[in-house]
Amino acid sequence: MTVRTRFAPSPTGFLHVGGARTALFSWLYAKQQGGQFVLRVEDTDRERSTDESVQAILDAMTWLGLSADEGPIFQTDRFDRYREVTEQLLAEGKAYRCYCSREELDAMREEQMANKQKPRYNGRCRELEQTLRENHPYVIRFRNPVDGSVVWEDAVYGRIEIANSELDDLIIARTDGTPTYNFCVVVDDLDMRITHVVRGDDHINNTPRQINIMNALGAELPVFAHLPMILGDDGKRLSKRHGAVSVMAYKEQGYLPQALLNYLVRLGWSHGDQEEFSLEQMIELFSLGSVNRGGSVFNTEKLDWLNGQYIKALPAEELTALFSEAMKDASVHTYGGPAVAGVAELFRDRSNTLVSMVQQSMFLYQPLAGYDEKAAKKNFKAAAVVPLQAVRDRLNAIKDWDAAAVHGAIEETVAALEVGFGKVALPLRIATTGGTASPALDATLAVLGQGTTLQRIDDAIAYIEAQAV
RNA sequence: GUCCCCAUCGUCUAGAGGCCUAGGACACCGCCCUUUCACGGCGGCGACCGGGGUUCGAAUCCCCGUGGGGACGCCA
Repeated sequence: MTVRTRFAPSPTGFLHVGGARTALFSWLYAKQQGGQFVLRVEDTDRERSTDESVQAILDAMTWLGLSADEGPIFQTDRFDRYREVTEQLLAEGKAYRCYCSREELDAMREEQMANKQKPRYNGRCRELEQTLRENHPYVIRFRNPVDGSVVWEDAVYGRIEIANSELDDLIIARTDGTPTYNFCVVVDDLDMRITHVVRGDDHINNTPRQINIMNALGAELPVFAHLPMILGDDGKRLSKRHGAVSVMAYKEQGYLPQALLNYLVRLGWSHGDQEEFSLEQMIELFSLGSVNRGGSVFNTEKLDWLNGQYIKALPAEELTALFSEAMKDASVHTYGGPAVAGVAELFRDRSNTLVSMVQQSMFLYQPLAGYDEKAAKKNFKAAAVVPLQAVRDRLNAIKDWDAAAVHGAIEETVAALEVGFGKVALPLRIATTGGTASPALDATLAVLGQGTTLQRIDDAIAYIEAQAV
């Protein structure tokens, strides 16, 4: 039997890292087993579902490269099918109409809470005559078994048993006739021949209900694999209203999809001490059985490090393309300026994200945004004019402008002035880059270009002289 | 409150009874490399939630606490 897994987000917002990890594990398992991965959009809540969310989720999946073999399938397109199954259940007496009002239900719940009981539907309409009542709104409830318990062997948690006495007769169709989540999931997973239900462990408590419905339908059960949650810094579950960040925000912040995926796969899963996994390795080595059972806290610092590793290893052309795009996103114009390929190489080992790469190299394409205050105060004194002027003259004399020539000019200046390297290099660095931190000066000036270099030295000298007045 | 689940360095994790004086990674600190800042290399700091069992032997198995998370919707 071919393995079929699915990812079933509800389009009520963006895709966040928690959802992305669930999708990844589900996708990984399908790929590894040579199976199929289905994308299903759970949009039965028409109040909260939006087209924008659908698109946002699709975009994020595409960016991550988690392509679906089937779908997206929309539940709202399947209402006829759900109705058909509800009718069948009703006809077989496995479901019944319930006329209790929301108010009655709310009151019941409140009373149970007050008595420190688990709020459950009391089954008041369970034995009612099923003849239709005119002008009486009703919902349809699933007749849940009263005795015994539901047991399943979870692929990550192992054996889980929940007593039927903990469950109640859940609503499968609302007053307006639309089907509800726990019911749609069952019909869909069955119809779509899903063999492995991989999802967050917040669904563990839904599983016995779903198993009961599957049993009522006489269906064969899929394997259930529940994944531990991803937690925020406070140890609480990540959610849209609680610290969860959109997957696409990571793209905007300059992370690479493969780095994010790599980070995510190590959250709750591991293969010995290995930290870095190519997509191929993930597919080959992944296993549901070695997934952890405890939640894990998302740690951006480690993601940063991993992303840096991926940037270092990126093929030159890819780095250049990504860097150009990031520059464009930041509205930094690169035409007419230093060749982006060379600049990208200059900064690749010093950047953990593409955005940081842009920020560090922007000065090559735009006028200096001023000098680093501390650096200027300490080094732009009258005494710096002589070495600046001296090195300017030698730089000016260079015919073939490259790193070696620049290096030679600085060395000669240092020798001629009989001073330490820093006496020349430091003011020069501040004059040309605006601060004290930059890649090697010779390489930096080589890409900056002779004209701009000389101009910036002149500006610095003028700045120093203006300060002296 | 009831039910379900979980528990190793700050964080992600290795560990499936002796290989553990508990390993790796991120972060942090120090040294080296270096014209600056990074990168890189080397080293350091740092954990088995508590208590009972089982066993010759327990981070690993069992029980009880404690702590944390999740679920209890005409949301998904």
